Amino acid sequence: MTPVVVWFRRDLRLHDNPALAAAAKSGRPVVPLFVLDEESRGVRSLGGASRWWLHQSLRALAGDLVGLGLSLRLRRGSASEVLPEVVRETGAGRVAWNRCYEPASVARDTKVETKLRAAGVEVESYAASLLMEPGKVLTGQKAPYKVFTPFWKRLRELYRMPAPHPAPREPAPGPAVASDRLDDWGLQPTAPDWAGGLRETWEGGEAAARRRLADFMADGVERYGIDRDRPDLPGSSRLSPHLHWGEIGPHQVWRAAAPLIEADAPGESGPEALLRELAWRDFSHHLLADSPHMETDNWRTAFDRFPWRDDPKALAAWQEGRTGYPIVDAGMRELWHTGWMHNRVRMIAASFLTKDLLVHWRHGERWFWDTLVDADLANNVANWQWVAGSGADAQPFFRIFNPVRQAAKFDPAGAYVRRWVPEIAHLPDRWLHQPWEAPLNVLSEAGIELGRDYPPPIVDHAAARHRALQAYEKMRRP
DNA sequence: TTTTGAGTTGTTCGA
DNA sequence: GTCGAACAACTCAAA
Repeated sequence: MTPVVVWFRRDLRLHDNPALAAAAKSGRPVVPLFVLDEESRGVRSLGGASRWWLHQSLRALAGDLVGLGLSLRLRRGSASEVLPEVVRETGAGRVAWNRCYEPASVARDTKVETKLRAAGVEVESYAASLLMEPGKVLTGQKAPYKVFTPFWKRLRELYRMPAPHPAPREPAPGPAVASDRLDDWGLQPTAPDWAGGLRETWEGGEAAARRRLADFMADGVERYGIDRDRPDLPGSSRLSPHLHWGEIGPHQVWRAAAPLIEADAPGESGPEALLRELAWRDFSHHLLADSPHMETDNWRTAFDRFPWRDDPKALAAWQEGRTGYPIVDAGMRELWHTGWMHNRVRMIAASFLTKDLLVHWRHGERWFWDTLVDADLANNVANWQWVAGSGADAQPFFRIFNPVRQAAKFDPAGAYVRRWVPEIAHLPDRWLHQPWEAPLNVLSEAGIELGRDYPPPIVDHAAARHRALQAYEKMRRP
């Protein structure tokens, strides 16, 4: 029997990996392959934090495959060139992969498939990365949902938990064709090495992902409904980067969480809230698949008239965490240091950029893309557009987050701000989230001079809110 | 086709 | 401090 190439992409795991399971079951010799494709048209280059994560994840995957007697092959280049090459070199008669759903990935995969089939190679693809594939959750009018709640209701009705695929046992190894060395890909930063904070915070790879899920199910998910909004508490699942790279799949999370839901418990339980967040991930992917233009353009075209401001200095202050609003700065610094930001704070920071500063959501989206370890195209653009008001199911524009009120509500004792903005840590709680309001003697007792140790606010929120509402009005009635 | 109810995550104001 | 209403209209999804 000819070998089968298993093309890994966003499914860097051995468990519950249908393409790998099917390849192993076929009895053919297996050639596991990863292609670093930065050439296919429309496929975005990875951000810095994503590249770092990918390095860890591939190293882990390669190690796990060695345990099965397989050797992960690494190649670089356009997938539609590389796949046929590897097929020729190995003499493979079949290629298997799990499907991706971003529009540019779909186009690339179609091209690869066409080329392989033309060369007489079988192609098998599988669903593995979403709960439901785009196009499978539709309204009564057979149209994709544009509002989350009915989408979620329908998904719950339609979803059938698939039987898990165990990790394969001793598949036959395929021929050892040439492979790049992972270290030569330069995915990790060297000069300067800015990844110290990432290394302290994260461990990539399937084993770490499985541990994270198990730990969270044992301790955390019960309080998830309440604590996930609190950046000062460890309430988040922190599964997002693992899910992005498929070190763990959404069905595995569902299988773990669904049995913990108590049927007659009042309100939404922690496990239920987790499934709902998983469904948001699906919703974003379905939206992007249906509206490919939303990667760069407003989903609501009315926002094409919105009077965004071009303000590189404000953008830089936001990126560097020196807006003078402690909760915003804490978030931006957490992001820079760890490659991750608490979801509540993402909303606050995004609202601040788009509404207080009136900077186009695209700039924020690009910054997150580069700095987040969980950077995911569909989630990133859908959530930025949601906050900006230009997206599906967006909040009414007049819902403008007040960074002081949000901070008081979700970081009540200031532990989060004190951790990430240590220069103001000695301020009493009352002034911590609004140091510009503190009396001079309070500031000096805390060892702070505004403008020297910590910036004054770059905009006055009340005035900025008013300006944003006017801009919105201008868009609606030009 | 028309109608109806509802829409992740908020803020401000005035009683 | 706490509560409810207003904020503005529009679009979506299902009956």
